[in-house]
Order: sequence, then structure tokens, then C-alpha cells
Amino acid sequence: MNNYYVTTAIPYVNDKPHLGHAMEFVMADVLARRARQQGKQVIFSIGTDEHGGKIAEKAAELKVKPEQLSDQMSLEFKELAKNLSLSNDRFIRTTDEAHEQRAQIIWKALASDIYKANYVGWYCTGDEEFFTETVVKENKGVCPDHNRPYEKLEEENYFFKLSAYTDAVREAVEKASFAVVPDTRRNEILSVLKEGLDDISISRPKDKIGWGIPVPDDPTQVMYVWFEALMNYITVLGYPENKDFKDFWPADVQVIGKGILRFHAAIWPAMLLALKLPLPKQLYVHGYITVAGKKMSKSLGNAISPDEVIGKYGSEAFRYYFLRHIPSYSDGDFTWETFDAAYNNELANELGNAVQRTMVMVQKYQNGLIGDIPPAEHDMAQYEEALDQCRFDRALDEVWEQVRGLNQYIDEEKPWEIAKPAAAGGDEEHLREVLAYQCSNLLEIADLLTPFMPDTAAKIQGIFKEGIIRPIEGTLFPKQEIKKQ
RNA sequence: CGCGGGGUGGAGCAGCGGCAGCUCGCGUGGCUCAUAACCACGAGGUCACAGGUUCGAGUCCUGUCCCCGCAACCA
Repeated sequence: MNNYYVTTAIPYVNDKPHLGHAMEFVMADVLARRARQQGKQVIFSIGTDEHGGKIAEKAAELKVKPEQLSDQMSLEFKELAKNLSLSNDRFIRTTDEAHEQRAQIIWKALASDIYKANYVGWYCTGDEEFFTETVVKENKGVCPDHNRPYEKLEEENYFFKLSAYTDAVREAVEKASFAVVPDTRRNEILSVLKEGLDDISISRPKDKIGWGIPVPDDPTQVMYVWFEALMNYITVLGYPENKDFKDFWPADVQVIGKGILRFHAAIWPAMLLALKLPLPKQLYVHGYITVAGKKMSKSLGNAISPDEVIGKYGSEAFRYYFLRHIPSYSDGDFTWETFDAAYNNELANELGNAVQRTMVMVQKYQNGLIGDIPPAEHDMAQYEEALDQCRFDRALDEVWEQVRGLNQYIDEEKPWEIAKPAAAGGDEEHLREVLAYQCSNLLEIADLLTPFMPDTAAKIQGIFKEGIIRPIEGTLFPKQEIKKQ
């Protein structure tokens, strides 16, 4: 009960990290940090997915070995995690020996739900690729790129009896023993599950795609990447025998993007049921990020790298923006304008300045001495509830209610008036109470901010916690001049 | 009739049956402790369009138009 396990999806290493990966990392980090704050034992795992034809192809393009490509890309994701101040305690790579071995153990454990059959598909030798019925139909049976008819090809694959588990998975989603949030995603997957799922092919012939984990006892086949990648969530804990696995599975929350919902809300739970393992308690599905209203893409040339954004105001501001201004339950948009505005208005003016004015007043009027700080008094039920539901945006709204409230309080109490000599209407004792309340409120805010902006929270605590002001160098969030165009 | 999400003041969003709300931006005023910051007030919306249900509809139903994603082994 006191253990907490949170994961992100493991990004595929065919491309560099983008804003979506960064946001997902940060969201999961909030959950992990909050759980630690609540005194739980936490495992927070991220990683990279590195096998498959796509990687092999990409490596060939770059004239390197797949190993080299994935080493390099995996490193980029590790760098990103560091730059975002992630607190992950694991980073799994699907090329880790332990993962490969354990994936084979899992395969064997699933044996009674795996069978061999022919996969029939439409193949274009020009593309060296299978195409779906729909695509073939759309193109009227002729590949538009090569102007040759698709061939009907058969390939021997292993299949997983996904169909046998759809009802059980559906029930778990309906009863919310496996809670899919938000509701829109829950409804989406329920409608898929109601239609029923076909068995899925889970291996590829080794001579076609060599870059994968070998199927146990069959050297001609490798595991299909997706099937094997999903297993990372338990192999990283050391399934089946490791203590961590026993202590931390099922996951408390798995964080994914909407594009891979089916894999995590249909196939993965089916695999777990087949392994007779409990399902994750919650699957949180975030949306996608657009840039100035457009989908990020290379062809549009509008891709922004996370490092570029982090570089502007630092990781704390990055975390803040993507957690509060990208809606937790739907798609969101990034523009430099709104990012600048959020930084200057909310971080610098509202929060940073509240800290600054409080700090300076205590220094100026009381030589930096705060005295007894009263305990926090706000009802944060809304904040807690928001976080339980992974509504990071709402949780931060609640925190900012307090920030604004504090600024209002200061304006109403007018400490600079009370600080005047008694003859001029001042009141030393009342002043001390007002300032102590301000400090108390800031410490409470720092507490609430800890999962979101750990460095900022620590700085605020550093200033006020000891009952005497310990000033910091400069200001929390130096205001930036915004250049127009 | 492939599936889903959405169209609410200049911008971004909330509201999902009972006087249309928040943040930014804009205007006016206040304050002076503070990062030219903070606080108050104000202007600005026929809630995409057309029907319907209802005592009463952004809010429910029907239809239309527009935008944006996803469409099975491709992450």
C-alpha cells in the first residue's frame, strides 16, 4: 500500500525526443514526486524501445549498426530526462540483456495463448512491405509508388489469442479496476473492445527483420517489437522472481499518449491477464501538442526541440508551462507567445514577486526575523483530487488561486502601513502576524509546488523555512524583455 | 454512411438545463512593500448555423456547415 510504481511509455528510438515525450516525462515525474512527498516508496521508470524493422532501416540509411543508432538515441532521451530534472529511478532499454531474457521468459509463460498460423497480407516488393486491406482497396490493388499490383503473400507468424481476453479486459475497464482516464479515452477503448479484437501477429520472420528478440526455441522468428516492448513495464521490475516485481506490480499509474491507447488498454492488459497478473490501477492518456495550431512535423519545419524550450527559461518554466497550459485531458498548443506570457505574468509577476515582496518586507521591517510561522490552513482537497485524476492543469490552477489570494491579502493588510511608528498608526505585533502569515502561505505554496517545480519549491522553502530570511541570489524568475517579432 | 474530438467576448479555455464565467490582452482608477511588479473596477459575446423538446437550452434531441486528430501490426 505504501509502494508506488509509475511508468511512461518508452519512446521508439527512430527519432529524436520531441515536446510530447518531454511532456509525458514531466507528467509522470509529478506523480512520482508527489508519491514520494506522501512518504511512499516509489519506482518511476522510463526508457527506450529499440528493436524492429524501422530501426534497422534507419540505421542502414545512416550506415551504422542498429546498436549504434539505439545507443545514441537512447542517450538523447537520457539527456532529456536530466535536463527536465526527472526523478526517474530506472531507465530501461529493450536491448538490455535483462529485458531480452525476461521477454523470453514471458513468451514461454504465454505459451498456451500463442499459436502459429499463416499471416496473409498484401505485399509490394517495391516497398518490401505489407499493406492493409483498406490501403490496397484505396489504391485499387495497385501500388501507386511502384505502379505494380500488390501481391498476396503468406507468412508464417506466431499469434497471440487476444480475442480470448477482450471480454475480461472490457469488464476491467468498465468496473474501473483498470481505470482509463480521461473518460473520452475510456469510452474510446470501450467501443473498440465491444466490437471485439482479433488475435494479433506477434512475431516476424528473422530473415526479414533481424533486429529483435529471438522467439524461444524457434530461430527463424523474432518477436514483434510492440509485443516485446510492452513487457518492459514488468521486466524492469525483474519479472518474475525479483522482489521489486512482487512489491511494486501492479503499477499505480501508466502514462501514455493517445496514439498508443489500443496497445496499452487492450493488448497489454490482455497479456497481463494471460500471465495471470493484476492490471495497472490507472492508465492516464494525455493528448498531443501542436505548435501554433499545427501538428509538429518535419515537412512543415515547425518542430521545436524540448532543449530549445528548456533553454529559454530553464526546466522549471518548461515543466510549469506544459503541466498547466497544455490541458491534461486534451490536446494543447504551444506558442512562444503564450510561453513568454506564462513566464512573465504567472511565474515572475505573480509567484516570483509575491516571494520577493514578502522577503523584502521581513528584511526591511523586522531585520529578517519571521518568528513563529503558523501552520498552513487552506483546504487543498481540490488539488489532491485533481492530482488523483492526473489533472495537472487543474491542480496548478488551485495553487495559483493561493498565489493570487496571497497578493490580495498583502494589498488588503497593507503591511507597509502597519510598519509605521505606533504614533502613525503602526502596530508591531500585528505586523509580525501578517508577515508570518505571508511566509506560512508561501511555504504552503512551496509544498504544493514540490511535485511540479522541485527547484523552485526548494528555493522558497530555503528562504522562509528557518524562521529567519535566508535570501537567494537574484530573483526566482527574472522578468524577461519580450521582443516583438 | 469508418471512428473520435471540437466550433463560447481580440486570443486561449471553463461551464453541459435555471440570471454567460476564467486567464491573457485592452481601458480606467488605487497602492507604493515588491521583478515598471501588486490590487480594484470597466468595455467587449445573437455561446458555428437551422429546426425541435422544455416554464426555461452553450447546456438535451435532429439536421447542416466548418476545423482537427486517428484509421490494425505503421508506435
